Amino acid sequence: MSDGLDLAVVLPQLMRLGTVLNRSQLVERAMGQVGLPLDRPGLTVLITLRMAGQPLRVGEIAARMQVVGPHVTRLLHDLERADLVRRVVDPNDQRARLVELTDAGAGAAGRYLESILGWFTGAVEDWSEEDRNTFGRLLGRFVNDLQARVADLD
Amino acid sequence: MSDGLDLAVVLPQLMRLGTVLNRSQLVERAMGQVGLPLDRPGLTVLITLRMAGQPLRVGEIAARMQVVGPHVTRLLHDLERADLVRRVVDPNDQRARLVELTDAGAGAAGRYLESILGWFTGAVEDWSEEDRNTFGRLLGRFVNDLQARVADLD
DNA sequence: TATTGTTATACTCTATAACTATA
DNA sequence: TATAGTTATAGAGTATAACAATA
Repeated sequence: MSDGLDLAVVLPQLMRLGTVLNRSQLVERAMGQVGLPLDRPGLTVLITLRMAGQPLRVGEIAARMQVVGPHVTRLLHDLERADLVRRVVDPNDQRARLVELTDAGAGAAGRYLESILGWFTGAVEDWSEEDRNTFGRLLGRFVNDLQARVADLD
Repeated sequence: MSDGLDLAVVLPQLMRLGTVLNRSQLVERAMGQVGLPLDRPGLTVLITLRMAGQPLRVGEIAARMQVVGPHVTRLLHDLERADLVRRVVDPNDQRARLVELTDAGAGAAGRYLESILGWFTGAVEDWSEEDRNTFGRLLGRFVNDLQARVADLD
C-alpha cells in the first residue's frame, strides 16, 4: 500500500514495457504489412513528420526524436533517396531546411501508423471503456510527470 | 470515446514513455549516485540477477533480457572482471553455468535499484493512493496483454 | 543428435568533433 | 559572433555464424 510497494510492482512492468516496445519485432512486422522496408529510426522520422502535420526543420525533428542533429541528417539522406521526404530551404531563414513528406512518404507514414495502431488496438479491445479511459488518463499523467523530472535534471 | 480515439492518445504517450525510459540519463544519473560506473546492459544483468533472487543460467539471463546468448557472455566477462558476478558450473548439468552475484555485485545492484526506484517515486508521490493502485493494476494488465500478443507472433 | 555456452565478426543506432553557410 | 545544418568519425549495443563441450 505504501509507495515502495507500488513501485516495486510498477518498475518491473515498466522495464518489460520498454522491452516490448523496443525489442519486439513490432516495427519489422509493420514493415512486412506495409511492404516498404525501412530502418527503425527512418520510420520514426516519417511518423514524426506525419504526426506534426506540417514540414519541420531538421533541428525540430531531432528535438522531437530526442536525438542529435547529425543523426537526423543521415536519416534524411536515405529517406530523400527513397523519395519519401523532400528538403526545401526555409523561406524565413536561408540557413534552415524545411523537411516535408512527399506523397509517397505521407502514404507510407499513414499505413505504418495504421498498422501499429491496429496492433495496439488488440491489446485493449477486451477492456471496458472505463478502464481504457482511466488508463489513458493515468498513463498521460505519468509520462508528463516523468518528463518533467527528466527536464529538471538539465 | 471509441477505440481509435483512445489509441490515438495512448500511442504517442507510449512512444514518449519509451524515449524517457531509454534515452534519458536515468541510468547514468544512478551511476553517479552509486559511484560504480557500468555500462547499461551490464547493469541490466545485475538487476536481473538481483530481482531473480537466485543464480541464473546464461541462457536464462538472455531470455529475461530478451537478448541473444553471446551478448550476455560478453557482458558477463566484464562483470566478472569487476568482481560483481561469478560463474560456477551447474551441478545438474556440466554444460551449463550458473551466474551468481558476488557480495560486491549484490550490494551494487541493491543500491542501483534503490536509486532508480527513488527516482520513480517522485513521479507518483503527489498521486492519490487510489490512482497509484489503479495505475499499477492497469499497467500490469496492459503489459501482459502486449506480451501475450508478442508471444503469438512467434 | 540436441543443447549450453563461447569466440569472432558484423551490423544498427547514436554521439562527438570539425566544418560550411547564413544570420 | 551565434545559429542551422552537414560531413566524417567513433562508440555503444546487439545480432549472426562457427565452434567446443556435454548431454
